[in-house]
Amino acid sequence: MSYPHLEIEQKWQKYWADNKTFFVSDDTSGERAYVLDMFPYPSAQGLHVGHPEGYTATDIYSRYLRMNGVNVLHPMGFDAFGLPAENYAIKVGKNPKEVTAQNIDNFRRQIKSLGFSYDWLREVDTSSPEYYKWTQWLFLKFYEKGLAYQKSAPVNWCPGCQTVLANEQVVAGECERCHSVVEQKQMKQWFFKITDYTEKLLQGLDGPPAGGLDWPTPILEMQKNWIGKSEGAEVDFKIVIPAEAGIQKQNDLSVKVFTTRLDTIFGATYLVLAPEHSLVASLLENHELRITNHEEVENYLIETKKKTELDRKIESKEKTGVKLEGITAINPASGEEIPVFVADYILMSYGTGAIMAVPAHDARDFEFAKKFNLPIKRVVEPKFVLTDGDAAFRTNEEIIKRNAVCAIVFNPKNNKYLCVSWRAFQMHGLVTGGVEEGEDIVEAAKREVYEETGYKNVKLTRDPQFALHTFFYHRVKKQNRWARFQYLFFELENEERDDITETENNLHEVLWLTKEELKKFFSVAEGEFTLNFLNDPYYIHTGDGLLHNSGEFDNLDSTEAKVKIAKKIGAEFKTQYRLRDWLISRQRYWGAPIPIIYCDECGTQPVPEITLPVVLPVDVDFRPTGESPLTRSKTFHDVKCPKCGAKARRESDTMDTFVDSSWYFLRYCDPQNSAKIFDEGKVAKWCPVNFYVGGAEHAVLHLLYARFFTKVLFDLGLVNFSEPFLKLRNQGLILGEDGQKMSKSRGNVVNPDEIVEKYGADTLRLYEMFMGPLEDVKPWQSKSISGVRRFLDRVFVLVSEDELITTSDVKLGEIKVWQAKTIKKVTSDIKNFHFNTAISALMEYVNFLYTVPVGEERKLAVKNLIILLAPFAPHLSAEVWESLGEKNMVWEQTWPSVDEMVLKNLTVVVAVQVNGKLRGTIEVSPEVGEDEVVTMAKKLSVIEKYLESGEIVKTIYVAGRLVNFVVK
RNA sequence: GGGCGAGUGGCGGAACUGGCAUACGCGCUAGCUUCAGGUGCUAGUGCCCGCAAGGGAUUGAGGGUUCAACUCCCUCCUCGCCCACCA
Repeated sequence: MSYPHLEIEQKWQKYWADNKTFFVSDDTSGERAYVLDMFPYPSAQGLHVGHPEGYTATDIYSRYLRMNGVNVLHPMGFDAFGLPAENYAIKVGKNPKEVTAQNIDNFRRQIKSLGFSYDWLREVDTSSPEYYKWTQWLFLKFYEKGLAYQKSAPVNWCPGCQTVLANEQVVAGECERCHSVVEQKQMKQWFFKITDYTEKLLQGLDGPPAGGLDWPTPILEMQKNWIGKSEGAEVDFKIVIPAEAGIQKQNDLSVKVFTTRLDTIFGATYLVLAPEHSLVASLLENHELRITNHEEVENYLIETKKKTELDRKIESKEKTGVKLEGITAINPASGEEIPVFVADYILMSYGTGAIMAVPAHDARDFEFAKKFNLPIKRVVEPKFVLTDGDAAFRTNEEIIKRNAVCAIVFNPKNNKYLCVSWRAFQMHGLVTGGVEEGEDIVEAAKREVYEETGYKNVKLTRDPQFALHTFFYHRVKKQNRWARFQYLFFELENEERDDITETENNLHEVLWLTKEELKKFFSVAEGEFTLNFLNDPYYIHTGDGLLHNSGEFDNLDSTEAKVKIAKKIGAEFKTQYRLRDWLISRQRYWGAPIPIIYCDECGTQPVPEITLPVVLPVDVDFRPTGESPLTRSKTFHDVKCPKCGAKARRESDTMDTFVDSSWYFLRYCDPQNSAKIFDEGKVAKWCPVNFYVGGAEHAVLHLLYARFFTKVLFDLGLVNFSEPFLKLRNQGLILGEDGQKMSKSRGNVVNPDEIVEKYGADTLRLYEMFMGPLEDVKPWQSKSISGVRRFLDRVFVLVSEDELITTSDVKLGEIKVWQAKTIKKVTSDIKNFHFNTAISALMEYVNFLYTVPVGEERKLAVKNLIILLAPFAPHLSAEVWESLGEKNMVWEQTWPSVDEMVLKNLTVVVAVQVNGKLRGTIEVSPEVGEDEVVTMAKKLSVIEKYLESGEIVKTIYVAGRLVNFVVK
């Protein structure tokens, strides 16, 4: 039996449209909720099966809320401006406006065919003048506030197409169209000053426990990383020209560097400037100071300039750079004269565009130093404080400081390392020992090796200049110790060995172990460092620690040292952010024109508000030629200055489409308003958005920009909240049947229209929800769809009772239990967005109802089922509900509540385990106490068997769950 | 390179806060229905031993904590996503 889905679905979609069933009034009283989907970009390809995944989730939720008496704002619209429409229009030789209108019509048709309960009266289209008028209005507000400004910035320039490219259009450094090598070109661009809001944007990102946003943790993390706050200091390094260059020593030249590790400054052995750093250019120009290898430097600058960002990424493994010969810098902490380099691993856009390089404590600097053979000076040494056990450091006792050695003795004959295992304590490590007064450390190490292990001939192979500090209680000497262990590498020359003294022998055992064995052997925390050294002989420590080789700051903790060093050398603490201002200019046609006019007399003038919108002209040749297409429209371009009336020209760039989508959710509250961007009262009623669902690809850009806009609007007094989306959930990607991303070229794209045609909208909705958890990435499985469809058919049959279904068992008594259980499960699952398990609960309910004889009781249970199913499969539910002769519609029903009494008196099945293994079950009513349950459990024949062969050591009882006998 | 997440039957997945692993669905097997089946119904179905009753091993691998681990801790492997020279 297969129900006529096409007929039913069309019937109800028409009903909902004709009766404006889901249109929501602003004036209704009672509880409100705003449930929002990320509006789609109406592409020419039409709806993708990924779209309905999120839409179905919010639709189920919205319908559920309405059945609970909540007024729900659930709108839909189109993010219609953008490059793809423009490119597609160029390809098919039509105007983007025409193409977009077609695409929107197609999208709207497809979305409507799925029966979502949107309030279509509130639809917005960001490319309509009625909408972008207010996008432009917002630009003017930003401009007034100083939040929109112009500056010169590099853009991706394609010399072949003579146009600016978006980052996505640059593939491996080439233009995706004509494959010319993309260049960086400076152009004057408009920016939004999002950096004024960095700290405000950082607020709320700690998640709900910290009173922040209820968003997926990864998204919050990504936003935090994107903003990239790091606290550090700015330090001036003086530049000196050596006296022998025959020129006067200059004292006024200096370079400001930013560092988060001021504690490592004594290890700064060179300075690096970004290629774009102003000092590089001025040094090259200034013939007085002319650096001796200027040609080499100039060549390097030319080379780097050619590189696009992508090249830099690819080449990030191999560092390049060039030394500025003829000048040096002075390390303000150590007073040392250090060389200066130009290298493109330093970005002009971050910090000051210059760094002090500390190769001993930074991986990138280390790599560079190795390549250019620069000195590596270790100045921070790791610190360990033992806190557990007998050897725990005693904070209130006197501290005895000792110099010590740690000998890594390698036997090349068998690739093993010399170790000692202490007999009295659980301590396993390398040969270590104290350095006596006046003793050389190499001698000390050799002496310890001899004393502890008897080996006579070891030779020093390397001194890594590395040490670590351990704070512990010396159990043999009964002293509170601070030991500084210096690491030395030795090799065993031969196995000649004396017997060790009995005292030593009683203390520890001597072992030879492989690197693999060492991993398990080390008992001490420092073992980790030893292993690091064995894996990487040049191991550098990038963490905090105690200072060394740092003059008066030696032995200070990193944190303390930063403060003291800053004070001494006059460094200024500073916070840096990765976040940069938002470049909104696009040298493209299909976007909202920037409402600015340039006058030779009056300069940059905002378009007067009353003349908005600045309409996008239709009669434009929008094909890319090298300048913004709008400059070619005389009627658009040539304009009078709003201030002096003289001949002026319009800004011809358009805005980034992310500007349009940064405020659309506000417009839904008052979409028809032609006098204002929106009525503040209406927005206050509905906003902020309670639930927002969309793809994780918008984690940073859209969601960050929308938050930024909201905060600006808050400051402008237009909204009374500062976060737009209180709760956010991402839908996971739906992959093709082959487990790969759906794409036309792979031929694994599923067209929703075909599924709706063949199985119906309800089946598609239900299948997409049943596939798995909403947020998971999951592959499409055509075969599984039929299972969902079969379920709906079974519901249809159940209601129609056409096919009489009974079994021998009469299960009337169980109906109420099933009903209560199902209501409970489905309700909590919808609340938690666990739609897949809600559907499986409904399936179980239907399977159960099939075993119940036809009659009044069953009829009531079926009605209950239909109500629960209504948010998931609205068409079928509406149809069968009507067929039952009900007066009101199914979506008007009140969501059922759980009869807790029924569940309370249920008997429970208690698992009976022996030694944690399930051996049987007993069924008891909930009020039966522990003693009785245990007695019953013991009487089970399966259990008796086990109890006879042993003695019960312990009995674990978990009420309503299990009994576990621990038997010996 | 850094950050985040995930590994459970032939497949998609379920398991609340540490308490009966594999719900629900697909697929598969058998039977019935049907002129017929790429329909419907009924029963069975993770693996190994066993006719069965029953027993054993099992949630990527190895170890640990616990009466009890898919769940917590450590080490490793694999896959996915995001960021990527951010000083």
